Amino acid sequence: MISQKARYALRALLLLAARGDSTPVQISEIAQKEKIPRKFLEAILLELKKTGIVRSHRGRQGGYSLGKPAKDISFADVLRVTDGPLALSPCVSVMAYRKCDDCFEESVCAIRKALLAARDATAQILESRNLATAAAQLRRSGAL
Amino acid sequence: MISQKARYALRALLLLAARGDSTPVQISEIAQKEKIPRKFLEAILLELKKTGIVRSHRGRQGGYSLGKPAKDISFADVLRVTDGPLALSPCVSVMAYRKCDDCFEESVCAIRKALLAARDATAQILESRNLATAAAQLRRSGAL
DNA sequence: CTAATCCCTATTGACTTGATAGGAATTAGG
DNA sequence: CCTAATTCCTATCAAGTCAATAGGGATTAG
Repeated sequence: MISQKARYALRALLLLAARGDSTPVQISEIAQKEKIPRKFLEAILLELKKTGIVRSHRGRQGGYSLGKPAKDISFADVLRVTDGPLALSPCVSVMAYRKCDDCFEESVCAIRKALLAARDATAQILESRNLATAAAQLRRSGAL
Repeated sequence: MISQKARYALRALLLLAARGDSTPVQISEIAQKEKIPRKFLEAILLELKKTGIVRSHRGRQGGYSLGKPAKDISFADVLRVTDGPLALSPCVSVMAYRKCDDCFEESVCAIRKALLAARDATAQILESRNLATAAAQLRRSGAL
């Protein structure tokens, strides 16, 4: 299951992606429109900023906007920031590989083989879905 | 990431599947061979028993054996017992559906669409891999 | 200069995870 | 029938994670 943090992040980003222009939107506005606790959202956006997913503008009339084109921000990118690796085991993670603590011989592990296939399948989906495709879906559904 | 409990469960089950016969194996033997804390394994096997994945034999000369043919126990079955639903969100879970707490309109949710595709991809893999295919891989690798 | 805004660190309560403890219930074998 | 071996059950624990909150510092438009 993804965390609440991930949900909030995706909702906030989708709101930014849905606005055509790139003028900054304030935390409080996002929080209010998406019903996200203000201070929590603040922390989330800060993290997203560190990885370049959003850009911030400080001071009066400040706020947040996407850090790159919506089509270049995949669901996988966002989930990796909020929830860590997509993989079901560190030993099959591409972005954050680590040997399992008590692994006998990785190349022979039957559990690993299954988890690797699962990771590849999930990553393939979550890397192909991005904020642009998601926003387009919303527009098509008449939700915007 | 899967839990430590899931790892232990899979290892224990794989040990049972690898033995051709269905004579019961004692907790202590599994614990020792797979380096799993004995008491923790006890609790895990008990849970697996409740769902029919393993069968137990009490008293002297007791122990555990698979509750059904190895080919009928998928990785998905095991992970569902130890770690809950495979889905990344309750709203896309087939086995344990639940509406997201703050969902506006499910049919329009762009986040849901992506998570649904991800669930289908993962489930497709984890339901096709089972204890028999895994044990066969081990045999082929010469690990048995 | 000042008010609005993002930035940063710390803290909190509830829950989950991994593990341990102790003993009750059951059963094979003598 | 007795006993030793085994599973079954409940309770407990420490450490970690999650979701949220608090307070104030840094920055900037007007």
